[in-house]
Amino acid sequence: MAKQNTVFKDAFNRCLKLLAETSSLPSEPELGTALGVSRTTVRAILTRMEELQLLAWDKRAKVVLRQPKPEDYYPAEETDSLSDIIERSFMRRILAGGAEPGMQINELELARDIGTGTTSVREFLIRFSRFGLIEKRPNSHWILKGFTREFALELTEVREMFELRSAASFAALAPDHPAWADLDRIETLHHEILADIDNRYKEFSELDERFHLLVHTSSSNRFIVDFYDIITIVFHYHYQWNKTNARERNARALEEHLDYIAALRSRDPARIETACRRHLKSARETLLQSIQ
Amino acid sequence: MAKQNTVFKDAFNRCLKLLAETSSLPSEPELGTALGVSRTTVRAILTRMEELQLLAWDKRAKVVLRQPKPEDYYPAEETDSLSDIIERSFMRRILAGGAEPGMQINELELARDIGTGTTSVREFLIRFSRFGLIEKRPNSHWILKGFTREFALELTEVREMFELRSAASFAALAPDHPAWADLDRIETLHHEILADIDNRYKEFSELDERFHLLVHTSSSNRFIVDFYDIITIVFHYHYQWNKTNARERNARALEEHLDYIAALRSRDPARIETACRRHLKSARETLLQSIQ
DNA sequence: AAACTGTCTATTGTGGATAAAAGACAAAAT
DNA sequence: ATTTTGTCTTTTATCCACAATAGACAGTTT
Repeated sequence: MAKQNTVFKDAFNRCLKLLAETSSLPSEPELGTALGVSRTTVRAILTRMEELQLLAWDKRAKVVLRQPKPEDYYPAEETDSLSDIIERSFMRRILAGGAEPGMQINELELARDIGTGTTSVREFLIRFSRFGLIEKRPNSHWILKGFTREFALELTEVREMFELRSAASFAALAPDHPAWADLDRIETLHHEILADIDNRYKEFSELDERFHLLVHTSSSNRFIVDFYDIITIVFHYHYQWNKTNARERNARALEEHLDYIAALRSRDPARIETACRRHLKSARETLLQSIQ
Repeated sequence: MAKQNTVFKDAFNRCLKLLAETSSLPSEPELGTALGVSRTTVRAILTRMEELQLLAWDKRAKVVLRQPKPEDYYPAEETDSLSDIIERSFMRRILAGGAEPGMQINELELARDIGTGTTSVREFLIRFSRFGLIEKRPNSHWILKGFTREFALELTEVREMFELRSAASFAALAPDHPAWADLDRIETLHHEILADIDNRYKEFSELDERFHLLVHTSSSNRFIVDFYDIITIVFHYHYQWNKTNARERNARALEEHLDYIAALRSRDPARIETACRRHLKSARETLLQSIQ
């Protein structure tokens, strides 16, 4: 099959939720904007809803006939884009399955393993190569450089340089800059999670990403912001497969964040640098610990 | 045609030069190593040389029969890899041909223009996207972000951070580290070019790349070294299409380099920082001037 | 007049096919 | 005992085809 209709299926599922909340759906362009898809896909969704007797559709009239049932939804496995599937599958192989540095990566084998064409695997590897974990031998295989101690040290070195600079420029943002409001919301969430840490410590990972991305974004430098993608992917997969002491680690990091946030709000460069350094140091230690 | 045999043609041309210098060629594996290709390609080369009556080949005996003539070589256009062709073609479009920021980039149109398949163009764009000049809309076109003043400022900001740090770590290299010998050779070349600047100023661009790459490499950080690719490609194409005052600019940069090299050799952190900053500042100004 | 729908075209994402190139292995030569 | 060669298999680089998706335009509705 040439292309999976995952965009359609995913948008259809999201549209079912919209449908559950009203008695009639809006115009096609409006739905397209709401779902982030083209009118072509919107019309495919409406057609399908008509088939399922969910909707009476005649030109502008889109009357909801009944509430969606669980079986109306497409299963979650079918809504993942191919590149997500490849990414997960690849990360599992190299992070979870003890892959040795120096190992060869074979496009064809990977594609057969995942059950997909070589083109998609190849494109994934090219995109992924910017993370510095693999390297291409032209006309030949890829080499896995490995999630090693050196990798973590190099990554955190750059991260610290970038974040210190971003934090400094955060303090220089105008008082009415929207980032301050974002910071407020993030701080509130920190307090909420800390108050119920035993049950909610798992929410830290996502909040951590949101906070640091906000700081990096204030650098207004695309290279700094883009670099944060590497941090994100490393920490994302890393947290998934290393859950020792997660509760304590996350509680400590949340406290450090609060200190860091207070420093940002003080706009005092020295205080910001101290708080930022302290947090980055412990983040680095956490990462290094889990590697060996 | 599935794949162009540019590897073969390029290696064949290089092998002709080896052949011109001896009366018999070495073993197949040895030739493979010398040319950086596999034995399969070496054997294709030997076969072709036999056809052209350049070589009498029987197992280990590879006796040179005559000197290569100009018409024995494959034309230079046929030895460029497809990705190089796409890169050049694309860079000409976006740097030379006044491409507006925000412009859409169309894979199919680009492919037709260059006379190649869409897959190769697509892979090029994915690889190229890490340079921050283009951005993908999923399921849709690419957007050209443009070689703008902001781009140059963001690029140089990171460059300066990275180079200052690399220069500092350069001073910390052991006295017998090979980088010091490389630095000597580079310094000598600077003096040679300066002594005959009117004729040789065009050699600066390549020397500049070599010098800064050497400095960046001493950081031992793959992210810092990889980032230098962006600098390289920007300056490479930039110099090609902006030749105003090249002689004066290059002479000045060479002097700055010599000062910078002397500072590195002094191992005095403060002096290194001063020299490095001064040179980076003027490099930034040169780049910015040429943008507007 | 502005927004919406019907219809049609163009482009992207992905699998499959194929020549070029890499590389494995055993037999042969030094 | 290495190294080299002959032969064969596997993988990569590239083109092409086609379904999914985006997007353009004219006619229709409010």
